[in-house]
Amino acid sequence: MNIKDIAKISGVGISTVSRVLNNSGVVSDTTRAKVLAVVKQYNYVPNSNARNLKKTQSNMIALMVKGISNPFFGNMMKEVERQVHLRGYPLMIQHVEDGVDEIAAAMQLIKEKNLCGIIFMGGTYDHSEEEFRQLGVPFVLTTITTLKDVDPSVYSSVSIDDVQSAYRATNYLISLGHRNICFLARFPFKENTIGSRRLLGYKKALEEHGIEYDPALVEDCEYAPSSGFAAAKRLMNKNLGITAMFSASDAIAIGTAKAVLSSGLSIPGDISIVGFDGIEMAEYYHPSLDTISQPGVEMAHVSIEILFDLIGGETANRHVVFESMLVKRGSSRKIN
Amino acid sequence: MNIKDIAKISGVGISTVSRVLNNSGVVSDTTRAKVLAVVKQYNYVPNSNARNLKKTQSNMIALMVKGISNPFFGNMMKEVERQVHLRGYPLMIQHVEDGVDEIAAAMQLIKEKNLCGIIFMGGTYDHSEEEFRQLGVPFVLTTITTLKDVDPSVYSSVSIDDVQSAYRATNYLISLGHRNICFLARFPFKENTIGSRRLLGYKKALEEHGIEYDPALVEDCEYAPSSGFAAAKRLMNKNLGITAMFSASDAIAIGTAKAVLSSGLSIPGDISIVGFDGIEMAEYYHPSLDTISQPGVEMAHVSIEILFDLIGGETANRHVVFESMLVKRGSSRKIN
DNA sequence: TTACTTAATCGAATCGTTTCGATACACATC
DNA sequence: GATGTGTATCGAAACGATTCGATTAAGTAA
Repeated sequence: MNIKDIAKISGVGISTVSRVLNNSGVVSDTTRAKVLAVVKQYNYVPNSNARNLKKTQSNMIALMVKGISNPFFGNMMKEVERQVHLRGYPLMIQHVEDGVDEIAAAMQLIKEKNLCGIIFMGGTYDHSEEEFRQLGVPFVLTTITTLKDVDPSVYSSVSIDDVQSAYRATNYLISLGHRNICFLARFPFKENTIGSRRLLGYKKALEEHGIEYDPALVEDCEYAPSSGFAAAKRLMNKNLGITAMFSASDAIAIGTAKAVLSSGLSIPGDISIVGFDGIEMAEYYHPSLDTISQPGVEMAHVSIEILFDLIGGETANRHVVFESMLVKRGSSRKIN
Repeated sequence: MNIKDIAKISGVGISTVSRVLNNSGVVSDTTRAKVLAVVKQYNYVPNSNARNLKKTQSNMIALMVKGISNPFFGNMMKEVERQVHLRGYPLMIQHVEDGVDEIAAAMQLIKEKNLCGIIFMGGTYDHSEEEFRQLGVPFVLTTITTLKDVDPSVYSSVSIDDVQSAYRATNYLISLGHRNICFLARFPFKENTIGSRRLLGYKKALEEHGIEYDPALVEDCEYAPSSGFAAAKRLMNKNLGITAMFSASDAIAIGTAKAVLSSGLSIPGDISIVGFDGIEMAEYYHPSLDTISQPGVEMAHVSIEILFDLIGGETANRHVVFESMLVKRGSSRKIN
């Protein structure tokens, strides 16, 4: 079943069928109805390969996501999917494996499939301005604030202020009297990661309060409970007198909480816990975990709005920074 | 940059370039090297729209997933992605929104994009044999055991035995002396859901031990902590003397655990908790939650193997049923 | 009547591949 | 020299859509 068959059966020309299907050009109401009836009867769906080939640009949007099993991204992905489909565009979710360069992967996809837009979710970006320029299609970076040595006019972004957010969390713990606060995050070799940016905020808060930064209090760990658990155990074994643990994700924080509780210590009696993200699982942990909450769904929503503005011809890139929120649920307490 | 340009620059014919790129037909070593050099120099990537159009079949695999934010599926998705890319095929992850018919959505995609294979993950399937037949491309259903009124030779599946697994969990609780065991799962209107199948196992265990089935002990709830929390609260307010809660997912179980603990009751002192899936977050809950663990990654792996066998020409559909495992971590206890 | 406008429709050309039948050349065989 | 057999290559014809210039019919103005 192709457009030719539909044209023949409906008794009209090929281009008329095309115009009916695309709502382009003029078609009389009777002809339109006739064609649509045949389309419906035969359950005809236009071949998108042919369509995209001719148009030299498809209407496919790609979502490149690093860390697809992260529940925080899960909710964002759902919203992206919903918004894109609402606009009648197909979405391709592409998982970028750890260690794979997301920009290079995107470049390949663009050439192969004539993408019309890309959302980058998670991942690390230490690429040159030239590399971003070469993409050649509208794109939005979510969950990353600023890129080093890249002119902001070259890309759009939707994020929270990671430095400021980590600063606020650390400040909060300090204000409760904590001095020995450890920090857990993922630090790959690349520079521009959320982990490294949150570390900056952590350091800034310490510095402002005259607390010396101790690298022994910082642990590298994956964004997963098991990894957080192991890292917290390592930290506790160092006997540094830690009274608070701040993690760069709730998944890590859950692991640290387990490490504390399973050692016979109490939260927040012995150790205070603060996470990051605002996932449901942390709220329903016992005790409920304090966290820096990100408005993930709204961020996804705005990312799509920006992307479609760009696709629609808007030339100015935009940068939206959302407010994160310190959510106090009782896993931190004031100490002497 | 298209194949014509590459041909011209390399000084060979169009079809020769095509043969080099597809490793089909004979090409002399010198010509091959010449062409590949040009391809590399210009960073040429063949247009997949044109390729798929000509071949009337693409090599795209689609993963249709319902419940994309479920961390259990997250890990399975990662494995599917890994395996598909390992074989050099592109993967398209398609989130199916709640209430959308996954088979109809797949049908659309097949016509549109000439898919060469589909993995269905999650979702409910009460479709007719005819509907599955009409798909016309190889496909594998994961996480569903058997389809009502559909000949098993029509589809492939990879799953655990949901009835048996729920039976085992319920049996375990009964063996610990529990009589008032509640069950929480999602029961949409469709019949063939994992929730309804697990309910069968739950009922079977009760029956075998002469415990009367009480519908008041069964609550409908989403696969999320918040929903499990609310459902558990509702159950507790009924004052039915519940001593154990069995949930059809760990996400729900985490919600029920929170409901118990935040009421001032203890786990497993007052109420025993058993979940389902085996996600990390449940292991790192405090206390660690007992669960029926599914080998998600292996299931994903085998699904892909079956799919590629079918794509490779294998005509016989297969049904693989994995063993689930009752994991005891201490959130259940023996009562009088 | 003629000229001009407008609305509705048509089909050829095109997008960038793959593939198949044809071709060209070298070398062996008779 | 005629014929046959590989080997390496070529280009035209699809695949199924969109689009643009051409065409037809009907209506309107002069």
